[in-house]
Amino acid sequence: MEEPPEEPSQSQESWRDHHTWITTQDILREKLITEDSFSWKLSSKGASQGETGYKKGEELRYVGGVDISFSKDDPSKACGTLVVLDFHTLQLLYQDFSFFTLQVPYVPGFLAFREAPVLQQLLEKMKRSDNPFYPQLLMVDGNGILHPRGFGLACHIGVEANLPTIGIGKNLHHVDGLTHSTVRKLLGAEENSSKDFINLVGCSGRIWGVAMRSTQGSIKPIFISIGHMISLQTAITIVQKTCKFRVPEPIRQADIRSRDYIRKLGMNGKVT
DNA sequence: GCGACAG
DNA sequence: ATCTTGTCGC
Repeated sequence: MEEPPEEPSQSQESWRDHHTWITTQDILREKLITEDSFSWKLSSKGASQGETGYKKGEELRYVGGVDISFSKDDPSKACGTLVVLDFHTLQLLYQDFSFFTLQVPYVPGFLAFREAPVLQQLLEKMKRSDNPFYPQLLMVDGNGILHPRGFGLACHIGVEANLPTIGIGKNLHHVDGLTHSTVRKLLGAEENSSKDFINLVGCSGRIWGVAMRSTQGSIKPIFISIGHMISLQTAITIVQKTCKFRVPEPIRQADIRSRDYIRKLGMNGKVT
């Protein structure tokens, strides 16, 4: 018998790890809830600002956003960030950071095993301390069910934290025949020219999410998919209401502040 | 077989 | 993800 040639640089990530990861995703996916499942509600148009008799906590108010940014010097150094914004005013209510060293490589389809642990820790820390701003909904920088096995980062965090989540992708993850050109064709189609979002229908007929022109006149869409305990329709509504720019504010703020945190640590190479 | 592939 | 300043335009 021949010895399988060793790949020194690959010794950390064998196909075995992927198999374990797939099993984990398959198991967690059984707990996924793909419809609205929360106690709050979206305030009805016009009655949102004033106190109209709703009990506190019944309306959506605390929207979280998570992101991770990396040091350009040392790609294994990163900063996980959690922010919470007021759904109506989009003002920052809470922010927390966690600087850490990455142990797991990025492998397409397995982003959660690299990024979910830190983000979950940030959520857990907030919950343990009974912070009144603990998010009622979390927006995640990465996909939900728009994923090879229908279980992206947003689903992963949602299930493990038992929290409603929405996945926001800035690039399309090719799944079920969906490609860059597919989307371009759909967005450019005559009958869709006036719509601000289109369903991402794969070859199988399944709807994986939507591509949305979040800002008027923006060419490059964002990709919205459900994470956990929320319907696509509700997810779309919430994203639209939180978009001042292309990327919804909770994600955008987490991104900006995360970068800023790393920069202020002097991890950007500039020593001037 | 080759290429594609969230962050 | 990260590499990158100014610049053209609403």
